[in-house]
Amino acid sequence: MSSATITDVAQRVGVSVATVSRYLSGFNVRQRDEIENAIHELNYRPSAAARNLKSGRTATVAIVVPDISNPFFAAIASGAEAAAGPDYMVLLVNSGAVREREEKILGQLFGRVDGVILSPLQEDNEGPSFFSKYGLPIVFVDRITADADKFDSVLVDNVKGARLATEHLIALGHEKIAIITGPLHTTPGRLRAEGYTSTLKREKIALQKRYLIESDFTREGGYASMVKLLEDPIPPTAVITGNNLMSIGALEALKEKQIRIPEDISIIGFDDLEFPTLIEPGLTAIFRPWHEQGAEAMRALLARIAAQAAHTELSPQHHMVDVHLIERGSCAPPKGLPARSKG
Amino acid sequence: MSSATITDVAQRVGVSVATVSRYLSGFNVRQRDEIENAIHELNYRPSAAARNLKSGRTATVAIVVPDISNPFFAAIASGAEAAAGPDYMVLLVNSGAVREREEKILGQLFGRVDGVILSPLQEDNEGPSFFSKYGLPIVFVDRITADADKFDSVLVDNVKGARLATEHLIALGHEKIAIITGPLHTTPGRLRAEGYTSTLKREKIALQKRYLIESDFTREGGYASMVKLLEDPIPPTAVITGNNLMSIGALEALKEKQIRIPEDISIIGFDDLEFPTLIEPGLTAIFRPWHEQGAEAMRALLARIAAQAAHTELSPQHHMVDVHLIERGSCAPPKGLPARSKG
DNA sequence: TTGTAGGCGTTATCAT
DNA sequence: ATGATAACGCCTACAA
Repeated sequence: MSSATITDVAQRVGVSVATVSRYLSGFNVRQRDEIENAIHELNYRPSAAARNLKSGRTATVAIVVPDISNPFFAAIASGAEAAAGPDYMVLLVNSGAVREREEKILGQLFGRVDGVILSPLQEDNEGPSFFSKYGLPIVFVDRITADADKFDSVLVDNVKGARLATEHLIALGHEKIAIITGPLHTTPGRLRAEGYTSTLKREKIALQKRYLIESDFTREGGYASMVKLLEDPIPPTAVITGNNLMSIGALEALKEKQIRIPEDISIIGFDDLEFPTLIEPGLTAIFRPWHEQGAEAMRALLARIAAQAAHTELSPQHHMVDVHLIERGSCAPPKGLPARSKG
Repeated sequence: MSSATITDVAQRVGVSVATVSRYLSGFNVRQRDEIENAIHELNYRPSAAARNLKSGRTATVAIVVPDISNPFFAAIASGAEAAAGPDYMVLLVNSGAVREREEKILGQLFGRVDGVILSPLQEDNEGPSFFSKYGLPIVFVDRITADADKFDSVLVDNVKGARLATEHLIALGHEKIAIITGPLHTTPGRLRAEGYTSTLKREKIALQKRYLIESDFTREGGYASMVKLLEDPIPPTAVITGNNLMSIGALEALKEKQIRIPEDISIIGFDDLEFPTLIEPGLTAIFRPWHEQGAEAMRALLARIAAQAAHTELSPQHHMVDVHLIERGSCAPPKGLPARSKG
């Protein structure tokens, strides 16, 4: 039987439910042993739903991400979990990068969690303040919405990362530099593109629109984008890939076309790969601490929850993790790709 | 304000809570527009906790896995989610491969979910039937406990997979075959080792105990185990790695020691890598459909939940997904590794 | 169609 | 230290 209640336990022992409840809360009770036995024999488990309802607290937080299969988000979750400590259960929920699912999930989470860490799908939500509807503490991680200033956030320095990558390639002598970035309505997609374009501008290199490819953060998108770049009449001599999955897709495309790295083309990834030493040559990449970014988000969320519980005003906190460039073997001075024959 | 209740809405409109409740359930109500407005203005969200408590149903299922950073479990989750359909919210919870956390999580989940898909940490739980305590529907995926026959399960044919790998190496002429397997108290760790030993026995190859290494399914474990094998006075000419992460660790060790694959050593992985084409040579591997295995688990769970709701007896269902060998470039006939000088 | 009221399982506030 | 009892927010007969 699954449904023994606190009442059943109380009756079996011959005490009131209050006493059992006290025992459960760690108070000292005379018949503690009998109660313990009864709980064991009846397989009694406190109903979390009832507890939530009564106490208002859930001892649970959720992390809502667009793609759980992306190792980046898995690492974010992992870091957040490590920072949550034993008092909180951490739930991971996948929105599948579907806008309406994300909204539905947030609604369903309401009342079952004390707070949410969220990587929202888009920056421009309908209405000025979509997320304000949810009265629960929210911390944005990696991505923000239009009303981001009203919420805590833990971002990465996207502009700097893209700048470092672009500068590195320029320093090597590249001018035909392309970027495969994520959707421009997402924070990392937009800001990484911005870091790229602003650096080109500062270095007096004309921006070629066809070198700025808006893709979708997926491996397939990275593959297709790289193929497209290679089919250009004047293909780039260097490419920046806008996230880990697109780096992999792009590398797969290059391998398939038997284009040598870095002899034929240089490539640099935003976000390091998980197993960087296994591929040859190693991918030069913009590194940031995934795990730590998740941990920071959790700390921010717990602070926010504590503030709310104490009815304390706490202005939105905006954190940013730093990036740096890791040089491996995927970049070299340009030699130019042989002009491609059509088809 | 976060805490508008159904009562607030009812009062504002001037109807009873029952009417609002009916509106929420989709019934036709006279003042539907007014109610809708009030809900919007008050930012009212139904409390999931209260609903759960009342109805007993949660429209939620959880997947509890030992390591969310392992792409295999991410894929299981992804597949399960795809099979869950829009009516269920799917929660992912990470036990972090810590026994007591797993138990705590299961306890906390009780009353907040309609069922659980679980990859338990160990086969031998204390007491004959540890999980029977939890009255909620459980489906085991990839791993089982001692009382597995009482529960639904979706496993992979571990023995066959290990046999295929071992046979493949034997057919190439290898006799000094090692295996790096997972903990023997886990299902895949134990059964993959069994498939290996039984095949050796059938093929009349003496089992060398030092060639059977019990590791821990982690990248670090795979690395250390491979290092250990290489330090053996008579190192194996072929190695089977017991999961994806250990394959990566083992490959990293080989790369670091500059041992050539397959010239110096053959290697074959249980479970394919995610990006098999990027590493050179490609890893010959035992393939199984991760995503489909997760989907199958979800279907089993939903069936179990439905049966419970209908008070129908449903004997435990045991499913098994098939495996096959994918040949790439990491295996060749043995030439023997040069005898290693100590240190 | 609508309102009233009881109860889901707990916790917390009273007395005792 | 213990017991009765009133919420928590919602749903659902039962009546009207």
